[in-house]
Amino acid sequence: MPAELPKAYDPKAAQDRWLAFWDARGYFHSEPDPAREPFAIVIPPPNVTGALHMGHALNNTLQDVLIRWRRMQGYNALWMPGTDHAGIATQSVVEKRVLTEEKKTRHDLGRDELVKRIWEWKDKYEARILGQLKQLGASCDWQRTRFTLDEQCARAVRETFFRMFRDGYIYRGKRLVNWDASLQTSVADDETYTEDTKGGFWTFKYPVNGLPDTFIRFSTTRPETMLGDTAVCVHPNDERYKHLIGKTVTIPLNGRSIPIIADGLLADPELGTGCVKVTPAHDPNDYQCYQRHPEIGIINILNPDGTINAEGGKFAGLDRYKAREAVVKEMEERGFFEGEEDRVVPLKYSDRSKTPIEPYLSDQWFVRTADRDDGKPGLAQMAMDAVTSGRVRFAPERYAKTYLDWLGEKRDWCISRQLWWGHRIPVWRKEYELPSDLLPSAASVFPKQLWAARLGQEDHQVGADLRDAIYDKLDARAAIVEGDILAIHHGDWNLAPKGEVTLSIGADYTKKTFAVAICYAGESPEVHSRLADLGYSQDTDVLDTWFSSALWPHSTLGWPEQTPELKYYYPTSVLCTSRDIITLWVARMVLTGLYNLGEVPFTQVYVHPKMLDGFGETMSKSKGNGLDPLDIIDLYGTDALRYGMVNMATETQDSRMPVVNVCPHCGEQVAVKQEHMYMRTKRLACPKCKQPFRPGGPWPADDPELKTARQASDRFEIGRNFANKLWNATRFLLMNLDGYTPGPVDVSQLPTEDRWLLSRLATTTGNITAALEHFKFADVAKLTYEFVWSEFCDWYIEMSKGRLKDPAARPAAQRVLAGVLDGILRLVHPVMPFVAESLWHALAEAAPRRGLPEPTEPTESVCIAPWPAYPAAWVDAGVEARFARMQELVRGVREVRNRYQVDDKQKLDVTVKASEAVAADFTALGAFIGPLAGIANFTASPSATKPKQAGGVVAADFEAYVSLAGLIDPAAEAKRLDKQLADKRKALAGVQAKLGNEKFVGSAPAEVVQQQRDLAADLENQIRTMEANLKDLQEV
RNA sequence: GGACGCUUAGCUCAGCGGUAGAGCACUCCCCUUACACGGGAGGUGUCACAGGUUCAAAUCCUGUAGCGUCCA
Repeated sequence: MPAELPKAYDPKAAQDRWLAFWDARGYFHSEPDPAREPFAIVIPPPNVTGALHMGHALNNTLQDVLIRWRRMQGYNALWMPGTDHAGIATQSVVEKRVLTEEKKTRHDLGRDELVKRIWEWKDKYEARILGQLKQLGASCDWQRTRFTLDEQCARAVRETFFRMFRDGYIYRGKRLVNWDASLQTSVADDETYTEDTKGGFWTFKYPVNGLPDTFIRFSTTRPETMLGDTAVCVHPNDERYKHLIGKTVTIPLNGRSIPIIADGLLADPELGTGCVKVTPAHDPNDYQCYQRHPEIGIINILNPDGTINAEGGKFAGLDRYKAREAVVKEMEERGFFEGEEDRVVPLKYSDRSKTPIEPYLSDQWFVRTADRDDGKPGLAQMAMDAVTSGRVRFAPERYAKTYLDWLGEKRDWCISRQLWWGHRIPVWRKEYELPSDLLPSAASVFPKQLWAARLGQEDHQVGADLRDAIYDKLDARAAIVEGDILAIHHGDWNLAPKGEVTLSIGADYTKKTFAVAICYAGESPEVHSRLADLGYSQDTDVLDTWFSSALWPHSTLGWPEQTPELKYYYPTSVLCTSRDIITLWVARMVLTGLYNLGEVPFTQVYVHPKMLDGFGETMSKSKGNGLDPLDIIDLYGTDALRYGMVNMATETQDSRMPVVNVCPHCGEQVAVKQEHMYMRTKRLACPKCKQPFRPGGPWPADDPELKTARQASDRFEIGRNFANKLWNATRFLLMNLDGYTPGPVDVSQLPTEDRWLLSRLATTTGNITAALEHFKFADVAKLTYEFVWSEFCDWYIEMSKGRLKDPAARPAAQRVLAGVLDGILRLVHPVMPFVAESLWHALAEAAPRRGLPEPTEPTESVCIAPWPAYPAAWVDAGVEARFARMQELVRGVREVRNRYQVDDKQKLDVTVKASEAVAADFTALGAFIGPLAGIANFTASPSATKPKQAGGVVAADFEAYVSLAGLIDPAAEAKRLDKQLADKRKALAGVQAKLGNEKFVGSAPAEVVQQQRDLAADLENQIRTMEANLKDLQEV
């Protein structure tokens, strides 16, 4: 006899035990095996600096459910884990630490030292987040863990950059960025915030050239940008200015003449004077206007530190705010100032330095995604075709639209970041002067500012053509310089392995220079030093983190090497993610997968909902409304967390999660109010024990004075309760397995209750499998819960209690119980692996051979047990209908008992009046009906009559009378019957109205009409019976 | 400003053409030898609003309002 299970499930003990067990057995490791079908998922790599949050818990639980399920189905399942280096987030965390701890900036440390510090940080926090994923039960192949900045990924990044550079997909260009003048770096949009700020609103006028006393008036919040104006703009239909379009004005500050242009998108005739100044280099809208009107030119007036540069003439060197005052003063002195008012303006700030952002024109690297005219495919179009052709499918389907709409804009992808932490751009550049007399001919050589040729491999001719063009067109000095470069091609560049060097030449006619850029995909230090000797220096920028994440599905499998893993697992099966990164990440993975391998990275994208707080807002660190999954694991257990996540993963809605604080002193749950968020509330008093505590939240550190509450949410109680229910159902079975013998089960020989249960098991198993196939996770949770709790526990186990006492019926009951529980544990395992594994082992000890229809030897772990599938023939609608009728009777009798508050211990006599067949069925089930409903004497026959003083149960095909001599209150019963009668009559009237409607009878499907007729007959019958019962009562 | 989604019981959510459902909370009765993280019973809804299609609309269409998210 195996040891009895404890009374309640202990999640912590199970987690510790099975994590170690699984790890030791290596179930989650996968090796390529052409004999088996692969099923692969790559993890969306979590950020190394972060801690696990609810979004991770959801995302990874769902992936684990899929992986565990497919593994059980016999697929060779690989879940590839890893983490992301998260460029700016990580660098900025480390920079902040260095600043607070050592009072040093990154410039004080230097690039190498800072990067070294970040690696140290990464090593520490990578371990933490991977550990948390393990806590979640994630069945990743941990041996294969990758990092987006590790050597394997770096190689893939350099190779991809090289190929795109070679093929002309990568170019260098200008872009307005959010410039943080204090940190002297650009920051991404999501690292800025907008705040209403007190500022000024100045109005000035520019004189129109050639028309004395004619001026154009405009207003601005940033007067210093006048130094960089290259046009003034009006609306093309604005009658006030129509006659001025095409003329020029003079900027009084520097005497520059700029055109008056018409642009309907920039100028709004209803706003202010209807005329705006255009400063393309320092305003996003103006920059767009410039792109529509490139002839106006673009002038950058700022230095990286926020001071005015040489373009500002006499204002050069002034800080931008000092320059603003000086500019206003001069305009006023010259008489072009028209007025100023105070105004509150929305101003963008850098989240990192809290200083105002300057829109700043800078050189950036881009991936061109648009269609090309040279016959090479456009990257965006390629990625779109993969989805429209169905090679990549979205679930839910509507997200394909998000993907296609975004890619359809075919915007170029800015891939450079002014950071030190990341993949450094593998390009070395040198700039040369372009002799002015050669400008016209140079323009014919470099018609599009971009020339690319691969050297050292198959494209010798292109390189030679280029060399010849340069020798022919440029003067001797330049040619010699070029000779150096072209020596790469001439063969004395032995250091560069074949296929690792490519070069481009770009000319900037305005600056009269040209630059040679060499891309080197290798990492030989000798090549690096040779480049340095020649005066070439590597680009200081790093690549956008998404550039390396985009390669994740193939870089983790070893690309560009043709590894066995790449051949076997690629394309992967499913990509699980949240909808906000469909554009940032999913689209780019498809794009690079197609470009690098000519094959999509995955065939299915599953987009899951987002977790919201109790007020319907996205959970985020900055709001402080997040919930720590580790708190949930601690309070409810990992199985409960996972069940909750799966249960919430519905197809349409995001899921709200009201959060409470758990008082650290007494455990009382204290609701979180919206005003507690953003870490505004630092102290709360427990309403129960009156002691103070700090609400839970993303606090940077512990408070030694005040205990911090942990957080909870009742949405995880259902999972905790469910795990415990399962535990106790197994516990019950183990207490009743004495004398168990394995044996085959012949369904046709089984009694009704067994056939009912097996019918339900077969149906449920099929439904769960189908739900998993369609990513309907919430359905998986609900179907499992319903079957286990309501059918297996509430009915079957209750009914088995009598049978287990009957020596004749006991063996079959034991086999069915053990066999069904075996199936349940398999079904539950993907969602709640810890409790499933615990019970699998417990059951294996008590019933080493079990299963349906034939007993089998259980696997040593439920992780590797085959996924169940039962014969379709087990599904028996007739048995289910008969069982439902019995349930109706039992519930009816219980209801009567409760209504009259009859003590549970008092057994009642029940008589059922029904047709011969129904009565016989009830009689056969009488042994169960008695205990379930607390009945002493039970009879069923067509001729049964209602005793005096009886409670009635009226159903469609039977009536039951519960003898209540001395217990009944006729008046109360009559009142109740009156109400029920009214309901039934109302329902009948509705049905009769339908049936009386010719159009309904004529147009509705025959079966629907028949159904309504049956319903009417039932209702009439029930009403007759109730009327009789009512009359009966009144006679008493 | 565009796109997508949501609005159903006090709360969190299913249902998506044929008499309104679950869990929690609530009320009543039970510590019945699997489980009080439990058992039994019960009440609870102009299915956001306004039109339309249909024999029939929570469910389909149009519009309105509020909320959320993404992209500008």
